[in-house]
Amino acid sequence: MNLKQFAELAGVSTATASRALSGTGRVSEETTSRIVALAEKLGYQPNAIARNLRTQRTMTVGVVVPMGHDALQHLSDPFFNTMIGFLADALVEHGYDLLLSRVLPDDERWLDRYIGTGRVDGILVIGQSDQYHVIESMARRYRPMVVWGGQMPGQRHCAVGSDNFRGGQMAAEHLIARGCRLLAFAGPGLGVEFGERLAGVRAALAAAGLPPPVELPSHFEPDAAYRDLAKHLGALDSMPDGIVAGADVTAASMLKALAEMGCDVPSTIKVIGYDGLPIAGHLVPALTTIDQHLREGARIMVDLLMRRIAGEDAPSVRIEPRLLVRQST
Amino acid sequence: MNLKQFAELAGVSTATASRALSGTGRVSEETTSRIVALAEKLGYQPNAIARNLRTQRTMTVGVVVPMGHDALQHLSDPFFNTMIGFLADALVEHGYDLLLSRVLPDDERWLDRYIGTGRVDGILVIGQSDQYHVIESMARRYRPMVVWGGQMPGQRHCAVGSDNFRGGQMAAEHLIARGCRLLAFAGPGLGVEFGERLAGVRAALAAAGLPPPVELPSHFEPDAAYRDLAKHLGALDSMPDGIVAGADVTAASMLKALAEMGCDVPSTIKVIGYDGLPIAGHLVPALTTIDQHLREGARIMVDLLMRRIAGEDAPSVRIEPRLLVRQST
DNA sequence: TTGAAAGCGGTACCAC
DNA sequence: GTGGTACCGCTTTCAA
Repeated sequence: MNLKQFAELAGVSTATASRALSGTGRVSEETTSRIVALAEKLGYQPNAIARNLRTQRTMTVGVVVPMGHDALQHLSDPFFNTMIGFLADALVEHGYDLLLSRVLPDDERWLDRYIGTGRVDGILVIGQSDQYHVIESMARRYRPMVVWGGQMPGQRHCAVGSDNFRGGQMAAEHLIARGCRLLAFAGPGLGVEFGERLAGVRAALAAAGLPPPVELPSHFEPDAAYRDLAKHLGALDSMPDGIVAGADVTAASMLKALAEMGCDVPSTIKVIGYDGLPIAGHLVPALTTIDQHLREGARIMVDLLMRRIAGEDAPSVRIEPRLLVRQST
Repeated sequence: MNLKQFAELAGVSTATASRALSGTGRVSEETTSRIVALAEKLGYQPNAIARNLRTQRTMTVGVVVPMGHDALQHLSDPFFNTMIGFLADALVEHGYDLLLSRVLPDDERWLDRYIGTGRVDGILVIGQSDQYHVIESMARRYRPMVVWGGQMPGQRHCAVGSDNFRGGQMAAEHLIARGCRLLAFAGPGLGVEFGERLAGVRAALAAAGLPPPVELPSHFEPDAAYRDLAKHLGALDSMPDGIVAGADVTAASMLKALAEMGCDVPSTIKVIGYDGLPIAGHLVPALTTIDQHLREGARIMVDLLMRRIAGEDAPSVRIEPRLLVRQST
């Protein structure tokens, strides 16, 4: 049933029916309640697509995860999962739905292609990956976009994320304070964020007069990551006594690899993660980590996006990372 | 820019432009390539909303998670997360987008309200929760719907899920074979699935001539679950030597509670989970679990839904659960 | 092969 | 307060 038919049954014009149902405009109390009751009874609901077309609003926000084809990250990666869940929770509170798309950044225009079709009122991008420049150039033309990621000097796009350098620094400082003298950094090579974290680790070690960190490259894909780490660990000349993982997921693989090698955590070797995923507290030993406050971060992203959709000019927000000490250090 | 303006620039009618861009209908080679090239150059893309309205298709699938208000499950729950990720991966391969909504089943009509607005071509429901009858009655009128969950005798709606009774049975049998004599079942009280799993555990124990399982009620919310479990465990007269958790998430909380009580897993007490979340392999000790093959399940759900959207009548599929032995037993 | 025009199902302006 | 009607931007029949 469409509005025309419904209005006919109600004995009013489509205009009146529309106004009564959407609650906008001047319709008498009685007419309104009569029409609403009838709609309820008949199970009539206005078609959202038609409304979207007319109003030019979709009440939907796109969440896109740019996946560099090197990094085989699935949407099922725990970090994305968690983030998407938090974003959904926050968007729902604002009455928005979440359109989830995996986008393959095969050329420079993927973001244009995504936005151009007008299915969403705004977008949230999770992770800059290796698409920093694409996002940056999009930000020039497209306002309602908020990105989870770092802020570089002179950056144009609105980003929410922790101070990755500071976080890396905190992680290393904590391990040093716990008595570690030789650190390793385990993480995927790609991505601005990870580079910053590593730089923070370097800085802390230098400040303490200690040697630079051993780098253990790692995959995103859990099983591969685990194998990589085990292999690289085994090949080291001297075993580090502390490991900073670039992400909680990496730390989890690390814990597994260490357990199989018979290295006790934290007595023999200490491990600290990065992200603050809820699941990290469930690992045994519970993972010490740098908490990025993802739930709050998601809420902030959504708030900023709402303001940008409304036409305001919301600025980037930097989240202060926090050391969350648990049992793995 | 809209189609009319674009067509004007291209020097053709809107009809021709539309046909050339959508690849449907008869347009000469040259015209087509000329128009496509121009669109590329100008960055013109047809508006998806308008297309959806006209074609009555959205190329979007809704994923809804009915949340009984008793169970405070967030979309950020690891099980949902994981499932949503897998579904997204599968949908993307079919060219569909995923519209994520948290639905509060406050009355009997939530499903009608969701579907009635016509924003999606079909829906995937994750978990029957306590909404079995609502889903069942919807299935009578609405075909393109596939549900993750169990299959009861005489069930109308198309469901994909593991044989929960069999799974519970397998879990218990495994613990018994490992020498356990007093089992506990930890899980949220609600939900058909969990009841079935518990029944399976009961059956296995009875068949082995062992006493029925102690029941440890638990929350969905991780921290609360952990506290609950610790409390209930402490209050038991005699400690069980094996625990079947109704979900991997519950098992994770369990492992944590046990670690803090100083109970070694698996030597003192053995723990088996249910779901087969990828993250479960990262717990230490790595969690033995009943694998529901979620990734494959998601793929099957999507395949069935595609067939239903196409008008076919796809049947329910039961997934054979599999025992995945790791270190916690 | 191409173009003119009628919708898809609403919303919102304008007149009464 | 209510009704008539022009649009939102595209697809698709029908005619040329």
